[in-house]
Amino acid sequence: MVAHSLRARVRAGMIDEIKAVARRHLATDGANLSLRAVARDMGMVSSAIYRYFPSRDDLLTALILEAYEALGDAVEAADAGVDRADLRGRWHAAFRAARTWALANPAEYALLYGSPVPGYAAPADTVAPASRPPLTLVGILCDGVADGRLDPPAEELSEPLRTDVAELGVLLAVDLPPALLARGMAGWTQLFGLISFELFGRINGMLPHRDEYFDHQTGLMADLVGLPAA
Amino acid sequence: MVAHSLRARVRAGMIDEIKAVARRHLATDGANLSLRAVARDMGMVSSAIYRYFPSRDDLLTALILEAYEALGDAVEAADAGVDRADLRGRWHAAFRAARTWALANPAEYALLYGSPVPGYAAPADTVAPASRPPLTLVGILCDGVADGRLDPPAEELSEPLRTDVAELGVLLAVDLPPALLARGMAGWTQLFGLISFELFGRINGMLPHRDEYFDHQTGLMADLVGLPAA
DNA sequence: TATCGTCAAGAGCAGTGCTCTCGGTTTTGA
DNA sequence: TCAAAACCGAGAGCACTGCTCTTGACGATA
Repeated sequence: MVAHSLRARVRAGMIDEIKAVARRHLATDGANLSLRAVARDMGMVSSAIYRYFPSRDDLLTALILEAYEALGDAVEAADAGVDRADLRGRWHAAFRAARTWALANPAEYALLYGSPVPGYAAPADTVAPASRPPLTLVGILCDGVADGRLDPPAEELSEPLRTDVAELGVLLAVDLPPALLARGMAGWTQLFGLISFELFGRINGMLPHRDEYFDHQTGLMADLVGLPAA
Repeated sequence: MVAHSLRARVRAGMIDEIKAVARRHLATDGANLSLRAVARDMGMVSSAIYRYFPSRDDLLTALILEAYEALGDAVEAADAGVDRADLRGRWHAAFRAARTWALANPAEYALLYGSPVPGYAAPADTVAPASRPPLTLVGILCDGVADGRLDPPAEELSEPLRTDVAELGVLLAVDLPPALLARGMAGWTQLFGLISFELFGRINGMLPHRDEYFDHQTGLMADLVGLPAA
């Protein structure tokens, strides 16, 4: 038993080291991760990597899963760090946490929210961790509706869309008026649109004060979903 | 003259054919475009391609430029096809045109708005064509402010941001209250966030009626920038 | 102790971008 | 008109990639 767990332990250590080295390469060389380069950095031969990851895509998948978890942790922790009644503060904290994580890990963010890798299909395991940030946002809305602090929007969704959004609500296990859920999705879309624009260089050269710009746009979306001022 | 223009003409024809074949490969194989595969499809040897494009990145750049122009054409044409006074109709038309083009050309859209290719730096020629869609949107806002149909938002931007956005306004040669320009940028961000989410599979499995969803979110942003109803 | 699973190494295959050289054609200019 | 210059395609070759297979050694297990 001890012997077996010892071997298993060094194996787990190898896997961790490979992922760490790969993450380092990802940060410098971008998404085209070279297995051979990773192996070189570890003083190994490229074929030895295949003892631990059956293919390059599996290594990428492992990195993607970890990145989703890290982003989810960051967003949820930021939300949890604010007084539950301060809906707007929680909204801003969640937005900021996502951006901060993305700026600190641009290559991994690009892996998650950039163009999908051509031959690569995201496994189903990723959908749960990937939905943690949007779930955090709609959680804020749910809390607001529950204690009457947040008034749902006046408009009603017309028919084909209303049932779609309602079904999405039961899928996410949230109880929100469809019109409000749709506005929440606009906030979610805006969040990652903002980060992608900033990270992918679409606002290069303009807007030197990025933090202020991001916070202001965050506030616009907070208004859109109906969060009360302070 | 005739002789010279004859050779120049077959050269231009070759360049066009290479781009066409490359675009076809882009659609099937994604962003990792293979020069050798393109050459094979043309019955040529890979080195012959280098007579026309000094490197693979230059071929990619040519495709990117054409894609930007095509997208810009589509958006501007859609806007131009609506009665100038119908601000909301123009807004919706521009949004829809961008999405329609992206759905018809997913690989090229990913090239423009996906994660930047690692070793590749977008040349400066791309910034002008890339700004045509957002310029179309702010053009609608300008027209609305000019004829008094659109009331600027009540809020005022606080200081570091206000000058940033104002400078951006002069850069774009538009005369808008900074707060309104910021809201316009939110609409621009939302547009490409929506398209990216849809195209990159982030709303797979939910929302079967994508057109209705897109139109509704477009309307939310029209409200945000203050476009009058119909 | 003997056996079986695990491991790293190496050779090798097919593919990539890119460079260079070699003939042949076309255009140019005196 | 005819030589010089420019252009073009083919081919070989380099360094690199992901991946497969085989070989030999090590360590845990029964």
